Amino acid sequence: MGTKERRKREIEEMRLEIIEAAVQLFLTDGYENVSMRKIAQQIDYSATAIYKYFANKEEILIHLLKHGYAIFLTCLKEGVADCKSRNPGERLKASLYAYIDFGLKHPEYYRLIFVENLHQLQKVMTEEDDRVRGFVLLTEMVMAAMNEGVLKKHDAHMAAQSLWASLHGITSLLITFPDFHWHEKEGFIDFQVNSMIKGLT
Amino acid sequence: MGTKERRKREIEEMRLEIIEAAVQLFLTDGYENVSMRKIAQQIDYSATAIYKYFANKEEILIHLLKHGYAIFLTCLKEGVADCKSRNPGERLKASLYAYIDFGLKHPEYYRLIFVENLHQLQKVMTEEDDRVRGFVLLTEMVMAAMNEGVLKKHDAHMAAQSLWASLHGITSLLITFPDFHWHEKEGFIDFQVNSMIKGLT
DNA sequence: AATATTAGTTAACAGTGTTAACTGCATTGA
DNA sequence: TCAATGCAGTTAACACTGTTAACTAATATT
Repeated sequence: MGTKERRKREIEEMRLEIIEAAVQLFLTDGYENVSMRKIAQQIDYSATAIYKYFANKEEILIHLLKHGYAIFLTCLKEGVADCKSRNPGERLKASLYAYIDFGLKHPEYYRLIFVENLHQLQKVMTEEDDRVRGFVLLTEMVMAAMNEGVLKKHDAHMAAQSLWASLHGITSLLITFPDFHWHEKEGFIDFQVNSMIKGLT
Repeated sequence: MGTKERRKREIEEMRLEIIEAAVQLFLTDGYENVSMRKIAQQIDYSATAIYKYFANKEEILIHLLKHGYAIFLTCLKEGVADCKSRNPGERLKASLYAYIDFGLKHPEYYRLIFVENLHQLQKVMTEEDDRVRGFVLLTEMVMAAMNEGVLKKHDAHMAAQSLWASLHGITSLLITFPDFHWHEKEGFIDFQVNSMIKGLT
């Protein structure tokens, strides 16, 4: 009888309930203030009950990261999709803006994924379809732009890594140091994106 | 009689002893593994004794940051000083390389200063001579390069911020994600620095 | 010499992640 | 149907964390 199947579903439901509570707490209180006891309290269980569903706190973190990374990919793809132009240079530019926008719109997730737990990224992505991973997406756009003559022909992987570095730089600095006397934000971002493209031309 | 003076010196000595122990522990064990009790143990005092000399752990952190930032400035200035050329473009380039080198040579300090506690930077620098602050240094080199016609004339502050962003990007990514399939390091850094300069040309 | 100051101590609080031992209920096998 | 097993969820506890309060003992001031 399907009692085993049902049990499996119940476990999955409980896991979901736990990570939902974790996500909610994380978004309101910030990750460093999310404790096992607080998660448990949120769903009316004892803290140790969680350990029947997750080996430890890190496993919950991984799910948080997955959640954020999914939002990240959506933002990236939407950013490119919203770009009317068929010009691969314009489309590349759109993806660069989309990356920064994700960071500014979801600073907690950006910090969690790209600043505090970058070393976990492999673990977060392993189950994803390769074609959908952020860096692959960027590399493809760079290749297209090179083939079209919009960018000078370099090693596309290195060029994409260079772009990522510059994107990560401006995004993480704007997020983690908002009180610095930055130039007016929009103008600064435009300047950075244009410089990045020009640097590869 | 100088008993007050002596006492003052004793206090300063004790503070020094504490932050020296903190620095040592930090460099061997990493900051997140440095606790008040471990610092105290290192200098044969009880943990609570430290609170007679520092208000809390954050005050010790600030001193750690100051220590690291002094090393950072030294590296930056040495990097420029070692540059034989008088060409402001070359000298700017030397400072960019020096920034990245500092990060790679002192990853723990780079993380502590520029990743985990960037918002404290103001506090770390307030007492320093303005002319010696890292960002001012960079801005001056950018201005010189612009005046010499090596870089196109933009807003020098924004250009310097853009350079900083790109530098921070590659440095922090290399440090916090060493296992990523980066292009061969030296070549990647060269590529990034050249792209950055070209982007401002 | 009596008093006040204070460096350094221990005990304690409130919190953290996590493990061990236990309870009571639900499913299983005879 | 009844005993046996498995296991979800509990409480208690451990070894930590930063930090405060109360105390001791030695020093400095009057």
